[in-house]
Amino acid sequence: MIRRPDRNPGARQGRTTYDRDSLVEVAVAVFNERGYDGTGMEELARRLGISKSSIYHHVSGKEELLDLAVSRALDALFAVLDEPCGAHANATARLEHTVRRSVETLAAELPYVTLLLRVHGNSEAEQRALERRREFDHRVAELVRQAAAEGGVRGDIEPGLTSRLLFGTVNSLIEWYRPDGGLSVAALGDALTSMVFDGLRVQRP
Amino acid sequence: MIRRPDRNPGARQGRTTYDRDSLVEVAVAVFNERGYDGTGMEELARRLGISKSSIYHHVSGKEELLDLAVSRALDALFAVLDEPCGAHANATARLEHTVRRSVETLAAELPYVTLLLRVHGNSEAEQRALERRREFDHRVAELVRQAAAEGGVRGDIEPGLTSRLLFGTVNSLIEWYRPDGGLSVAALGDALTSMVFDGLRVQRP
DNA sequence: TTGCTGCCCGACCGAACATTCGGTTAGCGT
DNA sequence: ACGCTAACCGAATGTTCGGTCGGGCAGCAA
Repeated sequence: MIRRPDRNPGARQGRTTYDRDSLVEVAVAVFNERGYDGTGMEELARRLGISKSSIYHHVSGKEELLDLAVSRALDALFAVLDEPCGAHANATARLEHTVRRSVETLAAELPYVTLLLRVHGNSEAEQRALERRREFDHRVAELVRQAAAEGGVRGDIEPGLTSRLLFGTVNSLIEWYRPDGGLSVAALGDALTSMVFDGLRVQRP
Repeated sequence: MIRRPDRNPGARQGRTTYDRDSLVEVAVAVFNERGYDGTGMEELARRLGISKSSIYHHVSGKEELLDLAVSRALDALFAVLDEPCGAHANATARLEHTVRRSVETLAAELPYVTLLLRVHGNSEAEQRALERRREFDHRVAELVRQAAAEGGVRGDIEPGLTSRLLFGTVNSLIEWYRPDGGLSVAALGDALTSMVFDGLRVQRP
């Protein structure tokens, strides 16, 4: 429940107000707890500490809340793909970089990415989100294909299958990872990257 | 739209009826498309080809449909844990067996497991399902702990983390795998097991 | 003081929700 | 031919949904 402080410099129990971002932040938390469809505007208002109608002062409706949230997640994920990572890096290094940075982004934007990955496509906003997700997947699959072609990752598993398993593992983090727990993002990235690239079996000397 | 054939052995175009199982089968398909909370009983009735009120002849309500579905998934998953797999098998072999059989079960009961993994806990039935899921996770984590202790899998990744990454990968299959596609369950199990145990990097000789 | 703007509220609306009810139909055993 | 029952239906139940409306109140500029 993040709010801006009361504008009134006089002390006493301040009145608090929301801006769009802080409102979306709370909304996303509730959506992730009860599901988007399972959350009513009344429940949302209760958790925000304001009335239902006040929500409509900040956003046009429930669907815009969803749109703002998933767009934020998608923007962050696509930014990873567009990151430069060394001028003469091969595809395999770029893939490893993408996996690690995706884990970091997922952790940094955890509630927003969580909501994104649970979208069903019941409304226009949701279908647009699904479209962008597919675009992201295609670009990752292309990267895996290149890495396999240059011999950096195994070729006996079909590249399309590899990328699905790979990002299935990354995306599954939303089901349990909490940044405020004992596990740092760096350690998580190390463990995941190490498992998918080197395997769980005891390493040969 | 699966129905039982007309009970009348006579030729004429039979009347068709649902039993609980075939009704749940259709319901689960719709729930997975639109989400449980996003699906109305009217939409459900339309897809079943019967009226809304007729649904209540077979089940007590929407929640029982969910309960029947997720219970089926959970029963199948727990059955894997209870499978005997060789009298003198070590924990590592048992873990690999569990992973592979879980993939097979997930594929065999795909719609039911999909619904299970998307449960939020908004109702009593859902909370019971979440409880049983946690129990399943605990038993898998214990297996990983044993495998690490006997030196079968790497000890430099914490066993609790390993089991989460491992079954995160398995569970993420529901997001894209379709048994009627080109990829057989056996090939999928091979690829997944190979990735998580041996890694994606090109194998050393 | 007045008027303006940003933020908020209670009361309310039509639509959609899950569920119920009284009654109808189809097909089996007799 | 008859009666029984599983399976079904249309219409209506009360409830909850997302969203609207007119107005209240605080802070600020004039």
